[in-house]
Amino acid sequence: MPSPARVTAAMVAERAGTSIATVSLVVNGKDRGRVSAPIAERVRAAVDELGYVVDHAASSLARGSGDLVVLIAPDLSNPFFAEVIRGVRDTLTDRFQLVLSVTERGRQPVTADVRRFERLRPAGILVDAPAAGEDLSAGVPVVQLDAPGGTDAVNYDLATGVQELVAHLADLGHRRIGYLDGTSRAATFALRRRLLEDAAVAAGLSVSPIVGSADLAVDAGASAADDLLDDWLDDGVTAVVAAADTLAYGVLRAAAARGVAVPGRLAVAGFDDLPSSSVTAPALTSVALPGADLGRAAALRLLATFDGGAPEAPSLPTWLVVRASTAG
Amino acid sequence: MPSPARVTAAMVAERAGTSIATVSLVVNGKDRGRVSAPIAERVRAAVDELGYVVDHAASSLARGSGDLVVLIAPDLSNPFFAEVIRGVRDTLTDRFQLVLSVTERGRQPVTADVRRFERLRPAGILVDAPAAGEDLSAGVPVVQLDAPGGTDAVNYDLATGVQELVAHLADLGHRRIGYLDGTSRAATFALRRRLLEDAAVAAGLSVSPIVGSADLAVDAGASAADDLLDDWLDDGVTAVVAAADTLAYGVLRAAAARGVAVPGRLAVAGFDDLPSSSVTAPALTSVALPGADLGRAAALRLLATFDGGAPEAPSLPTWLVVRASTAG
DNA sequence: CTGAAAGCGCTTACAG
DNA sequence: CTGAAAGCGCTTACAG
Repeated sequence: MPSPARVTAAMVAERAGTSIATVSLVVNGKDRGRVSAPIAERVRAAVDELGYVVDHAASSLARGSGDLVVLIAPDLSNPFFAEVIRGVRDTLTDRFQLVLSVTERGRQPVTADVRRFERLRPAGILVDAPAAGEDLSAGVPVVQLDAPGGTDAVNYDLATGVQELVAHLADLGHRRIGYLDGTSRAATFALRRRLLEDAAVAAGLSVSPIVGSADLAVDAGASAADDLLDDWLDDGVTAVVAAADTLAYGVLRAAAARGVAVPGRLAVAGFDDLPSSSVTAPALTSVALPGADLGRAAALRLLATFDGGAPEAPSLPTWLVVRASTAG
Repeated sequence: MPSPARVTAAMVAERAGTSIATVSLVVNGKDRGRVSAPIAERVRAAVDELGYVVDHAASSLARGSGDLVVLIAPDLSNPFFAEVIRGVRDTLTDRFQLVLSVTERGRQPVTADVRRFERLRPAGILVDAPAAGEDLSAGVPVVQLDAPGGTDAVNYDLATGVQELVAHLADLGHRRIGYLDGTSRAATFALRRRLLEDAAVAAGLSVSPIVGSADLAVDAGASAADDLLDDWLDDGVTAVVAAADTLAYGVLRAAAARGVAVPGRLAVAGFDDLPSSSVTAPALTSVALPGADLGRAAALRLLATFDGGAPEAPSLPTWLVVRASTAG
């Protein structure tokens, strides 16, 4: 039985024997001291009986903006984003409704994505791992996530985790590191690679000039790693770091297919510490980037922006989780 | 530089020296035979210069509904949904804009979720793996995904994959199967379990009455499996089937922690065939449910509904992918 | 405390 | 071919 007709504030008003304006006041909780208790009660009763719900389009048109918060994220095939989303959702109060938008695989959010959502008149926009060098400003508050160098961004303290990783590899006696990068233009990936190179040099290690790249799908990582494995080994590489765990899974798969022992012949590590990284063969060493923390911090910052405050942008802790893929 | 002020159709009209009505016609591509070429050209130029974009709220209010398609999905920690989303996005034409909504972990979409999005006046709503027995009808077209028994649903042919799995286990000599279910009320999970039981009986196997359940997170699956492992083994179980690969990962982890050899002492299989299922230890046997196919079929059905047609609901093929966790 | 009315920015008959 | 006007369903000053 498709709904016979949208129920409007006018219908509620008629039923409650009052005006549309009063209905609006009550429904929006702005009736304190403006509407008498008995009338407010009648309105609420009518709302329940009719199943009235404020029309979003009309409301945000009249008000200038609505209660939508849009989170624009790159391709969700990286389970990392599930955590981010959870953090955002758990932090946003009931006043706001979260909707997500996902870019195509391997493409980071850009200015045009923000523009497309501005027309929805959202209360605010969250942009996760945007492409570097984009102007993401809009007519509504925008908070960036994992966007080193971005305005109004919530970031990880990647340096700490990377240093722990390099120290760990150095302790194990590794001298030369191979790197598997993401293909995307995300600033966070550029930074991960640069930090690793810096830390390696500082620790007396070297990074092989043979650097692969792939989008964050396991398959793509496997085929990129498959192409490079021999070259890496010839170049004296004994440890490969991937820009994300999903890429590292690809390296594990390629190594297994080629009979390259991990970690005996090649140590492997990633970034993210996904839940499934504890069950890979072998279990994966990874720089933990707690996604829910990132989502939570970004949502808090957006909320603060609504209230006029623009708090200090936090830097979220990261750390190394050592498992068998390096320590074996 | 926050946008100085929303640019409206009135501003475009003034610049182009025409009326608002004409701007609307041109912008919506309804100008053929209604607006002269030179004027249409002037409007388009003004649109470009001003960077005008139709206001979604105003447009959908005037028109009755907008160009949004909402996909409501359960918790994204299951990477399966990333595939579904990709299928939907790649199929929806440029006329529509996809936005996602995610329920809390372990909760399936219900009627209230649909209601909440009706007020956005979307063109249509897609609901993935809804709770059983919910009335999901709305004032706009609704298509359900992986919702056995649901109205207007696009489903998998689960029976085939399950039969292949049971035949495979029977071939290997297994006689008694343990089952790890999802906690959610999704109809698709109820069906998976029932089909497995039926197929087992038909093949002369039995299913242990000891059935665990957990939400689809790896951690939850591991702790549920950890609780049941001894009981299963005592009960003569030699193979455990989990309702989703993420749950099966949990079983693998629990077994490894307890020193239970897989598949030597216990075979393990799941549903979904996620990308990471090829890199687990051991690699996981799974009933493949191609997520992108599901998304694509659902989007096509929605598109067809817009055009008045309600095509036959397809049943999407599933199949068994055998890996080391059973065959090893 | 309450309601009539203007206005949010569009779309779409309707007249010309 | 073109534009003035009504209307979509709200919210919010503004009068009373």
